[in-house]
Amino acid sequence: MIERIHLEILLAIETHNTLTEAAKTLHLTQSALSHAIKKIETYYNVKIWHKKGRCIQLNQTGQQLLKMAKQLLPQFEQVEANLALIAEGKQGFLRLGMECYPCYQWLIQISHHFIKKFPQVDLDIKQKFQFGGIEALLNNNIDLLITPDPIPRKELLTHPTFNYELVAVTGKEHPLTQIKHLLPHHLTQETLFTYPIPKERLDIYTEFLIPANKFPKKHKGMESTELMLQLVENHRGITILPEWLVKNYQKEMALHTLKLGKSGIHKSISLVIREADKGIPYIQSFLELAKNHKTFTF
Amino acid sequence: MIERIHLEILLAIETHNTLTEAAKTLHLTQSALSHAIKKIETYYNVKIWHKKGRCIQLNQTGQQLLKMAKQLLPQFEQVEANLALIAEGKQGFLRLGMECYPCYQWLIQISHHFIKKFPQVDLDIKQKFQFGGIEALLNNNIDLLITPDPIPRKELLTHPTFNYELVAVTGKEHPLTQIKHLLPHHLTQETLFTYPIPKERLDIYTEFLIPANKFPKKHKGMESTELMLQLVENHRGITILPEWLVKNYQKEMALHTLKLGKSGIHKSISLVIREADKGIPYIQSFLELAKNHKTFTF
DNA sequence: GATTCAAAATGAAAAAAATTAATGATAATA
DNA sequence: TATTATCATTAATTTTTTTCATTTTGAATC
Repeated sequence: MIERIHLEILLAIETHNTLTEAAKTLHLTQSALSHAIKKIETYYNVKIWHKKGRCIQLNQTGQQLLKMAKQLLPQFEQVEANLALIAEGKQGFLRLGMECYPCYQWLIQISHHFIKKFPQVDLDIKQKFQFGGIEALLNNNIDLLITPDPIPRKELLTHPTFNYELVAVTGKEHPLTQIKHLLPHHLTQETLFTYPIPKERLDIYTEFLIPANKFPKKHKGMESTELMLQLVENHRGITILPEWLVKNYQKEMALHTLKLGKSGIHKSISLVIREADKGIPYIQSFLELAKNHKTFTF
Repeated sequence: MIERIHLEILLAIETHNTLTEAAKTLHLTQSALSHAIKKIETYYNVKIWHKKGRCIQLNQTGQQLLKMAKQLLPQFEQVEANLALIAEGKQGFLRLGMECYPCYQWLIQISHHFIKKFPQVDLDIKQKFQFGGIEALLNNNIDLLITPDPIPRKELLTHPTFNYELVAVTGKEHPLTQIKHLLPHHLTQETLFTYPIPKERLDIYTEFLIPANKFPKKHKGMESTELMLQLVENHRGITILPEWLVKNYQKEMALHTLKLGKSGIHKSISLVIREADKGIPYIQSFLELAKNHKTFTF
């Protein structure tokens, strides 16, 4: 079986032309190299080199092998360099799973810092999971899940990161600005804008509308927070967003917020990782960044 | 140091998920694999996998290594497949060196047969050598030299392949057609066409003109045999070529041949290889083909 | 929560491979 | 022709790898 060392030997022969010299650079002895290649020669029943005067000269076969060596060995070196980087926690990949649509901006900001701190780490953000984020985490499809619904499991670590309140958003001149707080029946004549996710994963349905069995006149899903808020500003409907997110837009847009019910709907976002990954420095670092990045301005 | 076996182990783990199964396919024991990877883990101070229930699961690092394994291992297999082919003499490369301009057509015909017989062999024809064909052969720049001037050396094997006579060629109506054989002084009023090689390597000079100290009125070098003979046919000059080569053109062209001197200039072409290569089947086969291809029609 | 089961990890012993050191052979060099 | 530099081969030694036997682990089942 051809091993890495055989290729190393051929490469060293190319530059030094003698076994003795080649052996020195490989920190082996002349005899060792002679044995190693002899083994290959007898195993495959080929000749690889021959003595030419005081030197070793590769024959055709040797040269073909050399060509392969030049192709393969740098790849080995890269693998090892990678391992060294991993060992100091510098390199790897971090696949973030998002189950919190409105957190996107917040995540982007954290990522910005993270990328700067770990330029060698491949960052990826995934938003669709076949069987939910927790499963994706357990199946190694993602490495870190950002979710409002962490399900405790012993092979997972959950880090509650911040609390926020979901509020209803209307335009400044909207009739609903007159009420103290929103009740389900207020929505029956309204158009509701949300992110495009199933109702059973929208808190406004699960915790507000469905219990009261009241529903909006119309419901429209859309991806863009900006567009959603522009429509709201122009009284084309209302939406439900984290309070901190709306605050950011209120500086420039005519938006009004309303508590959902008398005491409001309070949520919390958790970051979940696998227990097994808790020692990875850049994952620790990401958690740290997230914990400290509670200013939601952008 | 990462070795091939470590990558093999990771690949086997991917498909079998258990060490025990993976060990079977690698013809090793579960313990051996466990030890091998442990060694890498301690050497590089990384974790590669962890137990998950009854199975092994690769972590991020393991997956990165696996990715590399998938890239590297097929290349090893290719190297080995190559060696196997080489062992049965099927694959390799054959770099032909040509020091015999007029033999080109003959060579092309042999090559044609050779390529069919050894589709796996890379054939290349080289015609320029920094220090002559023999040196090129000794320096491993070519593998087989076709030359009229073989220099015997103990690390080389010379195969005389065929003899031929060099003749002067004139047009059918040329005044020189009247003479019995050409003498050096006949050329002093003629234009001589030859292949574009230095005079010291042209037999017409070294064996005919220089000894007599007579020279043609004009000497012009050109690559194309066809063009040369067309010019000769139209009495624009004369040329010197192997008799067998002229015969091929005489069917269609009005050409006349003359002996060079009373007894003619007789040459022989040899194929030279390195002693070390004499066992390579496709080289033997090339020599065989050349020996049997003495019909110079084309 | 104890028990069972299958598989991984571990450690010591055995086997295999690599290394060393010494010797012989060959070719270049003086 | 003697000398030097180099590779090949051999046998003894050391190191590494593999195996065997045992323990530990983690999940599944009772």
